[in-house]
Amino acid sequence: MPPDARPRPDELPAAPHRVKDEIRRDIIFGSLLPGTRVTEAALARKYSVSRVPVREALRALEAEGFVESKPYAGSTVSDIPADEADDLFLVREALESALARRAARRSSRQFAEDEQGVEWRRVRKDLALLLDEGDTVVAGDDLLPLPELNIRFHLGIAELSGSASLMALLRQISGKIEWLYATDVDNRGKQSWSEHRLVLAAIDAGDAAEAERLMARHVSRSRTGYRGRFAGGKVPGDEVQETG
Amino acid sequence: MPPDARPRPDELPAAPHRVKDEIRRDIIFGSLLPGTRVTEAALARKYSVSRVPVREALRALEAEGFVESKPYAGSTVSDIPADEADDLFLVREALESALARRAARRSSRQFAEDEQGVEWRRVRKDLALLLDEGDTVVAGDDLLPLPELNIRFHLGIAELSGSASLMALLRQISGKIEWLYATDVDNRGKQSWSEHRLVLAAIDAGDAAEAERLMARHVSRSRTGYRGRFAGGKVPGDEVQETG
DNA sequence: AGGCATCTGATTGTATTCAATCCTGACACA
DNA sequence: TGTGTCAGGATTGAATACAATCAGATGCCT
Repeated sequence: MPPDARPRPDELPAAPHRVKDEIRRDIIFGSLLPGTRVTEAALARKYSVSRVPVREALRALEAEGFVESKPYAGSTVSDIPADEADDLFLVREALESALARRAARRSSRQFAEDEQGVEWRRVRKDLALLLDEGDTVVAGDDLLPLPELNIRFHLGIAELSGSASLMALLRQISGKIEWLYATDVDNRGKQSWSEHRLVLAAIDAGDAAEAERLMARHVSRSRTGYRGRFAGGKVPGDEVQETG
Repeated sequence: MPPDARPRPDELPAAPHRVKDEIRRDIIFGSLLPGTRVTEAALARKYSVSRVPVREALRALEAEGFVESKPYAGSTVSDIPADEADDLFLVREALESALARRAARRSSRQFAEDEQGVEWRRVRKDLALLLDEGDTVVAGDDLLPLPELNIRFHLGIAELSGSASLMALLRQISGKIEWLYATDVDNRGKQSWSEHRLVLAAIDAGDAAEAERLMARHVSRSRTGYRGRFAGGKVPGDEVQETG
């Protein structure tokens, strides 16, 4: 399995990984604006490590497309791919449809006792908890944690699919999508979240075609919702300059 | 300012990038088999650098999905995503269709003299050379360099599209696709290569819809070709979605 | 003999250190 | 005043050194 998908309490041993996630989070949630030049020394101080793990994190983020680096010129935060939003959603639709279909098909075969089976059930259980957690959030007033839960749900489905390569792609795309959303609250959140249960039900039922259809619709609605909200070039990337 | 920026001999300054490309090449072309445990010291010796650039390269390759790492446990080469091949092609089809469409749309707007224009023309010229080079290869007996040229063509189209995020996705996917192909020679090569000119012509004409359609057909044919060649029966999801 | 603790070798994680390069600003000169 | 040149500091690139951790072998105890 790819890097720890679980909130394992590996406090100490996973320094460069932790730094990478922290930096990415800072980029997505606006603490580091596009175009910002990030120096290794500053990041090292910020996260209380030396420059070596910072450099490794920056290389990984470069591969993920969040920063750009040139030799001896340092790294800068990439631009928010606002004008690529629609196409990102289209790719995501194809990708997540395939993932849902695979997850359903995998679910229909019973993994009774082999090792993959216990892994599958563990992820499946986490997803159930995640859905409940999301319901609680949706019922409340503060929708802030919803985007994070949303990503975790979709990554969970990807994990159920058992496809490492496709899951790596989703991780990359969903990061970008969340980046696009980060300047705004997902006001389709409530309805969007309820659709998750439908998808998961189809997967549990082993109905591959239905799972694929529901997931495609779910993502497609997100896309049209995004277009409606940020219509006509008024995309979040345009107005990030307000604070210095 | 003088129009010619001297093509810098970036031999020396780009060490970790070079190592990364080398390792990936070794993985794709079988010198490093899936499951192989790769130690940093050995790679450092092999490429005549210290462990630091090797570690950075491994982190980037981990983000790209070619190796898997666990803290203190080292890195191993990932499995070839053979059973995910069909879905990878489907995602690639959505992705490259969007890229071709964007490239055509961008071509139709004239980039007369601004800076992006010269970049665009440079890439466009490289693509012309690339097509000729591929024709020469196709005319000969040794088709070995064709897969590499193929990837470079598709990445060139992505560059024309001007979409950094989508291009990063393509880089990741095309690596996997090439990995799948690496065990065999692409026997559809000749016909496949000729289709490239059609796509590029549509882009030059600024016909977005046609470029998208041709690219989709091109990738789709690759997909069916792959399925036919590699005993499609083993693919867990065999629903033929007949198009056109 | 079999199981378990421990020890040793190898490997990874990180910090420190030095060399190479770029960027900024000042300065001299036309 | 404008321009070209050149220091100096700042920053990245890379190597070495050392600490932390794991895996396998060894020997002891039951």
